[in-house]
Amino acid sequence: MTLDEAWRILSEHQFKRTKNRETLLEYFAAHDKYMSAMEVRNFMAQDNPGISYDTIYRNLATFSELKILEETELNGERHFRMQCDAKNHHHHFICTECGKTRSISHCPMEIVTDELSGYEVEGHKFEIYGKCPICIT
Amino acid sequence: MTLDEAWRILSEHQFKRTKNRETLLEYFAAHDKYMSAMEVRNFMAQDNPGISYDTIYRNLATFSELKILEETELNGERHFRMQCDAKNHHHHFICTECGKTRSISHCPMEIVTDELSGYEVEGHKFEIYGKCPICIT
DNA sequence: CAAATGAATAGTAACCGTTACGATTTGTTG
DNA sequence: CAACAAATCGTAACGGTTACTATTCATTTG
Repeated sequence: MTLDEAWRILSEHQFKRTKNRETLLEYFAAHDKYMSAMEVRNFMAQDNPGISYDTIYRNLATFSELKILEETELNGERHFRMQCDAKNHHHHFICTECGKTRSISHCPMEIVTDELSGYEVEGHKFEIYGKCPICIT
Repeated sequence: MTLDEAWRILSEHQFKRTKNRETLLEYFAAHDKYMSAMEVRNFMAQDNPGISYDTIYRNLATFSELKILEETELNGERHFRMQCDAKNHHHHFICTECGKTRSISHCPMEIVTDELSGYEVEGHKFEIYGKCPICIT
């Protein structure tokens, strides 16, 4: 997702254009990987040492709800990354070393749903963990 | 997994037979679903009000390492259930209402691995969330 | 363009699941 | 049954997250 798309979504929902949101979105646009809330906070604190936890977590939650960011839980911490491509449902290989991801086009749900008649499926999680080619060496 | 199997594994690894471990294992044997550490603790506190967090978490971790319990993270909390069947790799549908599970035989990794040449795959998570037939009604 | 107003943020403390640790008790082994 | 290591207790600390009030800021409107 581009910065322009993100701002379009935000303004469509009457969210204001603030310095914090600009810095946040630029940070995500420039880092193509999953990052923890704390990583984000540490970065934000560089030019704004007094930034509040409230600001970080509230904006991350907002962006996530608006599908500007993708969210997942790794080792008990929430991690976020810029939405890859809103149009296509997909899954991720996630590098446990650097956090970078690789999209997986195949979705296992197609095969599984008929195994679950009588059940109401609300969601699913399919993630692959390991080392990316760069981190192996 | 039966209680006998669990105790065999424990004694093979020189773990002692304590009252707490007996109560814990009986609880898991009697509840065929994922339960949080707190749920377990609350149950244990019924006949042993002074039971320590240390005891709960240490034993859950031990059981999990020995593959007596299966572990997953739901909504930021660790959940545990008795190991379904140690022999076969499988995945779960998990009811978000009652925690009960249904095994899914199909594993998506078979199809996906050749999409990931150059990557070192260490693990994966595939879980389906929703309502089971009983909780729908 | 200035005042009004509601959103956004700062500063800080509380919360909750989990982990840690010294002191004590318990299970097992010889 | 003595001795020793394992297990537990009681309690405090920890880390990520959430919550709250006062203040600041972005936008709207006269």
